[in-house]
Amino acid sequence: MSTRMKKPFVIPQCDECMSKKLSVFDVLNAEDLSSLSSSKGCNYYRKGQTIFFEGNNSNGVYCVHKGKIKLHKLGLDGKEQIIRFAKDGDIMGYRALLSGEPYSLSATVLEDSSICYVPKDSLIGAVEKDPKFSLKVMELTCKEMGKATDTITNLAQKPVRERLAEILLILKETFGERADGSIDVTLTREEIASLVGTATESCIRLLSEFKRDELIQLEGKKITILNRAQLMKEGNLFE
Amino acid sequence: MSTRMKKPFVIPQCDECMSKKLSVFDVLNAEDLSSLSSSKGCNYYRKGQTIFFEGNNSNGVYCVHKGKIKLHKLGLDGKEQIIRFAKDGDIMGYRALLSGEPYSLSATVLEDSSICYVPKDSLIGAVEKDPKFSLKVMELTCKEMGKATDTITNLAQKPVRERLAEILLILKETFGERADGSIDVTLTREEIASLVGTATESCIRLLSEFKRDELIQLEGKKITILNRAQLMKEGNLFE
DNA sequence: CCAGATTTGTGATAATTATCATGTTTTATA
DNA sequence: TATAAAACATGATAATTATCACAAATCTGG
Repeated sequence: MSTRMKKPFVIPQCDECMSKKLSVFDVLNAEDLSSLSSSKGCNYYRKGQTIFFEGNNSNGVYCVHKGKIKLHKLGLDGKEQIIRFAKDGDIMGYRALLSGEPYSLSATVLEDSSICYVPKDSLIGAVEKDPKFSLKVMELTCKEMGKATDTITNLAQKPVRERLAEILLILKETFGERADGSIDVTLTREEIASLVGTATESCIRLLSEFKRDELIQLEGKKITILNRAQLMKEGNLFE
Repeated sequence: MSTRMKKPFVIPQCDECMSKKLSVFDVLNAEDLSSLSSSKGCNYYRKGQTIFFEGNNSNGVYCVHKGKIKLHKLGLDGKEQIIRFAKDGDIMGYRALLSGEPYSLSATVLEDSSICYVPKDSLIGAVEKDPKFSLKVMELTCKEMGKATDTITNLAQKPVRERLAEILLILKETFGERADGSIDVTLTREEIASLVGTATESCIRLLSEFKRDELIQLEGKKITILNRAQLMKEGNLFE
């Protein structure tokens, strides 16, 4: 506890994110951005905390200042389905806000994260004031949609082994690597299995196979891709 | 051929669709709508024709005046994956247009259809002029996104039998029923299998089982749901 | 309306994947 | 740091699903 309190938590300014060109808000002009920035709040979430819950109503949008978050929903038997991740600069909860539906996903932080909150009115205000921002948001949602159709195709057509190979590559693509070369995200085998759409045991077995074949290295939850080219073949992926 | 030519094909007016409250364009005011209407074209497509192809660039949006269309993409081994359908009032190709990416899907008509085409500039113009329209488009894309996440969860977690039961119910929901009570769309078993994400033979076998158990009736490609309640149970669906 | 092509249907079999059981290791926390 | 809980791992087995082969039915274009 004390360690958490040592540094007072300072609400980050939006332009900090903007300078990294990470966020959809980067199309806003300085004036609109500062207005947005002043209306926003920011919170620090610890690993395991859930930011918003599936089924609840949305009244704003979350913007990741720093951190890693999984967006997931419940399958019918209470089994978690991970849909996507969010990291620095990504926004979350916009789907619910813009569709007028309740959250279809929950957001749970994978490691301690600072996450800003932009209230609904500010966001709608930005949309109404700046068509460029509207188009940017549409671009974002439509790109997400494209990814979703790819996921659907993979789940419908590819066997588990190929899907796992692809997920490992996607994880590295999404989160990058640590100094030691390992994929810079910590997931349980169960979470990886959810991404792949398979049973945890099957996931573990296949990971062991990939390890045996020296495609990957496993040290606890740390995964390192050793043979990217071969892993792409396993995933039936080309160039 | 002669039958096709008998009636001269008249370009439908947008307000015809609007009066049915079917389309996203219904939030536009009369002036903007008529401007949109005058810039649009319309074509008649026969069963089996493809309106646009995956991978090509988009320069506008298609709006279904009347008809039924499947939106599909190729899996890696050339296997067709059906992602969704479009029918009267639905728009197609907006994802590619708004994301700036090539079409991720192809659109092929399932039965003779008349389909309008709204050029990119008119659509972007409407977005820039009317934030209500922007919000409506965002609402549409975000609702689609919610459906896509449900599909992902189903594919990842439900067995084939449950998925087939659900697809049959969704098809009825989407296309309604004919006078005789059958689902008002004609699909091959292969197309149904693609929706379900299974092999054609497995799909056929399960359909036969559902028929044997008197959940559905099969007459060629005509499918009638006989026991909706039980089919929902088979699909692990509630309410 | 006919011939070829496509689609549907079914059986046999193989491959994939899930489930259950169980022991070990890691992680979290009191 | 001890201890309970969670996660990981692996074997055995069952269930699901895909594949292959082939016949029958249906559709389609000339």
